[in-house]
Amino acid sequence: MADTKAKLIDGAVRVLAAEGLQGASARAIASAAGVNQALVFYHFGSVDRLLAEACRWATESRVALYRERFAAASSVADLLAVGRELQAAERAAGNVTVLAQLLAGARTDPRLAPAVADGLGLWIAEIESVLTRLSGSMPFADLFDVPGLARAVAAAFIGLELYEGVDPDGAAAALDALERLAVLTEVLDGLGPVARRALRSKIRRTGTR
Amino acid sequence: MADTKAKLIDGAVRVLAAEGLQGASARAIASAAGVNQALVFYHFGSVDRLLAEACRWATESRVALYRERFAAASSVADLLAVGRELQAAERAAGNVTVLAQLLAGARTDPRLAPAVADGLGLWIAEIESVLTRLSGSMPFADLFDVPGLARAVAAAFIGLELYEGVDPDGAAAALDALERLAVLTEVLDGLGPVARRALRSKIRRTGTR
DNA sequence: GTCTATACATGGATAGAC
DNA sequence: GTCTATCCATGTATAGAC
Repeated sequence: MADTKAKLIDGAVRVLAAEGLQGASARAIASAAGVNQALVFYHFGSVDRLLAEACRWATESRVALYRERFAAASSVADLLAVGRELQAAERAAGNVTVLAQLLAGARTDPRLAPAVADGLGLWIAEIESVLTRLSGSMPFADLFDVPGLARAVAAAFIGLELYEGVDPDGAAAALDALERLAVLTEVLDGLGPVARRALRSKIRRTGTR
Repeated sequence: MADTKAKLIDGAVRVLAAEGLQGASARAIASAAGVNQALVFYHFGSVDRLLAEACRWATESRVALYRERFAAASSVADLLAVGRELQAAERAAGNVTVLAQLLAGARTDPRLAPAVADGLGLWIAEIESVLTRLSGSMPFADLFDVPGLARAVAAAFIGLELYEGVDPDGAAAALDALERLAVLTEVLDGLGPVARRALRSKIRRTGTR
């Protein structure tokens, strides 16, 4: 990739993380990239399109970075631990913040929407493959609609990231609570055959609605 | 409340819902409210402060509207049903969207942050009281850190609202998946004494980490 | 490809008449 | 309290020299 284009994309990511969508002007981005403002339009045509590119790039590089960690997760607790690690790392690097900011902007900017949807899709695909693996070895797999859950997890994570911006302590408490709740899956996982049979019949009686 | 102030707050809410934070300029808001642009500054001093007021108002009126429905929920499935109903209603009225937009903006606008935190706090308090009630009648209440879970639920809901903007079908699938998962709590709730004892000892063995 | 300069629009905010 | 008019900063985007 051309040097200047890369610098601009990197600058866009950094500005989005630091100043949000509001501060992501062509001038601010070019300044962060250390290049001339006019080059934004020469290389990308508009600020929108630069932001869309930045979204794709930031997401791809970040997902790739965490792919092996996701692959190593062997329980829901592991998955939450990766999530926590990811969140801590992103507090500094802020690439999830980029996605959150663009997600909020995409609602009113149709040019941004497809790029953001793609970016989120990468995370969702990753989570989906972990959940598929995990639910395969679980006793009550029919309770888990993996594609839907993956979307719920991704959306929740974005929401938590935004929430952290206004209440860091609250966000930490939320993650703690989820981790504690995750013990439940381990419990179900390690259940003896008798209790398991009782649960299963109860599920059948309750139905899936 | 003075007529013009009310009109401006209402205009701000409508513009935020329709055009997002990006489109929420003094001129756009005043136009939506049918009043003169200069009145934004006369009554509120700045656009920021008007948005903060709008956040408080939109949240308070909306939370009040749903208070009785929350109070009527007697299971996790009920709570999710209220959430689904709320989401459908907000697709039209868009007051949760307002909160989501302002949450994204609050990251870089310190004047907005406290108002948004307060607004979210109202929802969290409501969810917290439902969860307290529900977990009281549940067999494994010690797995539920109610304040943390309430924050997680609120943040997740905001995330879903934003996600819906770029992928409505995906958001619907996510809600479906959560509803299906909620069957698990009903199952636990209606467990016989033998299975319950087995689960409880398993929890003790697994620990709360 | 990159720079300077600039046209042009939008938005925050204020002054001053009514 | 409300209006018109206006100032000034910022932002998008382009033209044209290098």
